[in-house]
Amino acid sequence: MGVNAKAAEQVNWRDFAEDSLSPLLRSAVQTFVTHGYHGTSTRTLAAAANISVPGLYHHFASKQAIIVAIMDHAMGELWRRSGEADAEAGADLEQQLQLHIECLALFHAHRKELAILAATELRSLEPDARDRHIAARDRQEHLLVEILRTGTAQGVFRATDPRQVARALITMCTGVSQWFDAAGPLSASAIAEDYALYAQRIVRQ
Amino acid sequence: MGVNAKAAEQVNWRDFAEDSLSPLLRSAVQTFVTHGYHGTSTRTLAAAANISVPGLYHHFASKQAIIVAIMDHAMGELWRRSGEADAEAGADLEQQLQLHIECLALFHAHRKELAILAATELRSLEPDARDRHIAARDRQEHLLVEILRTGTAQGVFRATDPRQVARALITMCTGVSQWFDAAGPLSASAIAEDYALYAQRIVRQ
Amino acid sequence: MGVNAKAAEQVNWRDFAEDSLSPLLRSAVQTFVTHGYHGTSTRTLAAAANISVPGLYHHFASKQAIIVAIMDHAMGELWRRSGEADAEAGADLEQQLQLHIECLALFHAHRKELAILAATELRSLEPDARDRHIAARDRQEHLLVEILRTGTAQGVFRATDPRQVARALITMCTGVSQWFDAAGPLSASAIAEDYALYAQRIVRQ
Amino acid sequence: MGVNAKAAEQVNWRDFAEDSLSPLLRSAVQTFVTHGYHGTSTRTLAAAANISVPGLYHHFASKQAIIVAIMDHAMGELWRRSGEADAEAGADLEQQLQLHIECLALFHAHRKELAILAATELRSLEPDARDRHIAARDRQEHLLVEILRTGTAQGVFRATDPRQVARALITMCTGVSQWFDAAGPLSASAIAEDYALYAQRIVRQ
DNA sequence: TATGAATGAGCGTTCATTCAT
DNA sequence: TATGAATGAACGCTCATTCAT
Repeated sequence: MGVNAKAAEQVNWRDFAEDSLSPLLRSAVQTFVTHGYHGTSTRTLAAAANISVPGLYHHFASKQAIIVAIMDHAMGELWRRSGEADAEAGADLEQQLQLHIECLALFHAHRKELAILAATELRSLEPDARDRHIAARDRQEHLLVEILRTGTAQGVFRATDPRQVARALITMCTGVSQWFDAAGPLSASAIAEDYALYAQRIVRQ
Repeated sequence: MGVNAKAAEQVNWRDFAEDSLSPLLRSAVQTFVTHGYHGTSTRTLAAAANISVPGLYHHFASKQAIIVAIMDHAMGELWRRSGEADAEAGADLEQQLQLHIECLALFHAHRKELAILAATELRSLEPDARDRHIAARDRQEHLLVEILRTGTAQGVFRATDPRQVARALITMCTGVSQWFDAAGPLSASAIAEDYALYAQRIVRQ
Repeated sequence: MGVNAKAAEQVNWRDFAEDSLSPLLRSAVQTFVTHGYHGTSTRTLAAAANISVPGLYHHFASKQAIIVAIMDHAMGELWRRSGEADAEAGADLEQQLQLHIECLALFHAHRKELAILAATELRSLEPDARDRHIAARDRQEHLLVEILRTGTAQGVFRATDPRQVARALITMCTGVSQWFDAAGPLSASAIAEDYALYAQRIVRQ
Repeated sequence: MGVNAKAAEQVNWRDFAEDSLSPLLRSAVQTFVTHGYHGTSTRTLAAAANISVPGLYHHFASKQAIIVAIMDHAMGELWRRSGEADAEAGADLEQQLQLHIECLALFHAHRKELAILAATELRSLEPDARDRHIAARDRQEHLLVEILRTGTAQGVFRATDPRQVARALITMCTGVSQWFDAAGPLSASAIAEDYALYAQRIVRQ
């Protein structure tokens, strides 16, 4: 089971209580999702957070620092959760795939705004942060690639090109954030189970 | 068989010669993909097109009109191609699914920039154009939903929730535009065949 | 002989020990000289003084009050010193000129930063303080004008237009603060003697 | 005699018709003199020039570029004029000193605003431009130093430390810009002659 | 006493757009 | 047709200043 530095964050990867973002960042997420980074002014951010513009700058050095904080939070949370899912799965590769896909789908349903930003605003990051996030994204992708590669090597899966299959599965999961509606008929966990099933169908021998 | 308004555009849905965008729009696509609509200034657009800023306004009424022209072009091309693919498939539902998925994957590989814009800049459209494009996107989605629904009704497929499955397949395909590399080892047509296979595995009885 | 309010400040006009400015004002002088009044923010002032911005406002009512305190200090010190120099000179007009010029030159060498501010930041003072300092500057100028006028009346000097000659001599002396280098080869007192000599050459019959 | 590239500028160093600054720069000079570089906003500059703020940026890349253009103009004009004065003086060192001082005094009377900016806003220049102007100022100073050095070597003058004497004379002349009043009783040329006389008295054997 | 947190106003600059030429 | 010159509005950010703690 995953153990975090902060006990407060030591939650199971399936639990999605209110996230730990500060109110300011939470409102910034909504605004950035709606209008995009470049389409959002610091005045808009300040108004959304119910503070003044200089108040914004009291907490963050720049508009860029705000999006970076959000992206860091998003990538960090997904990394932590998928790590815990993989730990729970143990050595069983089918279980690993099952839980990893579930984890991805759950995250993109429950944290749809964060996920949308992580996907669309990479280009709005300045070079350093962008490089860092591309590396984090690749690291994240690598988790699934390794499951598929190992499973195929062991004859459990049939992924001739594990990287390609991983990308198909990952983008299928990230797509959830584009259409998931918390008020809709499909629960996040139902979606997650279905998606894990799709994945099994695609790769199981 | 597909019949287009302009004979010049009457090409098979698998053929992706240079697209028919004007040089101005072509350079605008690159710029918008790189920096986003709000991150791109008219000066940047003009410079990328090697014309002056007022020159831009000679061809388009506004910056908004440029992105709208691009989005219209993108949706129009996908609609036309998928119509031709469906026509080619005839009444065979497995074939319809096969060609539809191939068509989506091919388009998102060969027209990755257009597809990225269509996916990320919906929010940058002004209400009228946005509504129009959401409708077009839904119409496009409906094509696949109907294939799945009919196929399931006929016992060919096992899509309990055709809409959900359609979304999974569609976002898997749109994801191609995020990572496809024309210079990479995977050809667009190979990807398209693989993706069609994944789709069959997911829904075939 | 000059008598000051504070016995501690009752020093000879030739002695330039560390000036009596508070550390806060001393650091403010450096900052204002380097960037100018309007080019210096209260944050910069606070940082230079190693205190917080509200700490600044504990000692001074406003940024303006800081520059005013500095300017008052500068004009006050020059006025006091030149008064003492004139007192030391006694009735001898050649001696009065000699010591007055020496005093001006010494001050602009030893207090170059204060002198620079007094010269350049008059325009940054708000009307009241500005008027007061213009009056002080005129009063200061008048001291030399009177020496020259009296000397010329008595046939010791040849200053047809005492005011013009005074200005030439004064700006020559204030110029010292622009290039004097305490670490350079010329001592302040050597410069002062030379400048007194130049003055004598210009006006002595 | 000095020959300039542009015939329009080929004027005698004693002639001070309206200077060749554009209206925009001319109004900027006034504003900068009154409030200083950092005390002047681009809105103030635009209002003074009767144009809009973006209009300002149509002609100059930045506020800094405006002050640089002014400073370049000032140093260039003084350099040209003093070069022509030196040329007119020929080989006679007394005449060289006479005309050089007259030139300095005339410039600082007729171009008092330009001269004030050149003296007070060096610190407002960004490093490159500042370095360039310090070099230009030193080059300008060197002209007088050389006259004094040569004259002293030839026994015409008695400047033991030519650099120090040059600085005394130069700051005396630059001081003119601080108090000269075109509407006052003293004409620029009268002042120039007086100042040349003072210089002769200081250095003539 | 000292300061973290806050703000209305303003900063230098750029935006999308227009129009006379 | 194409563009140099222009502008009202808005941009990201900082200003001098205040105040609860």
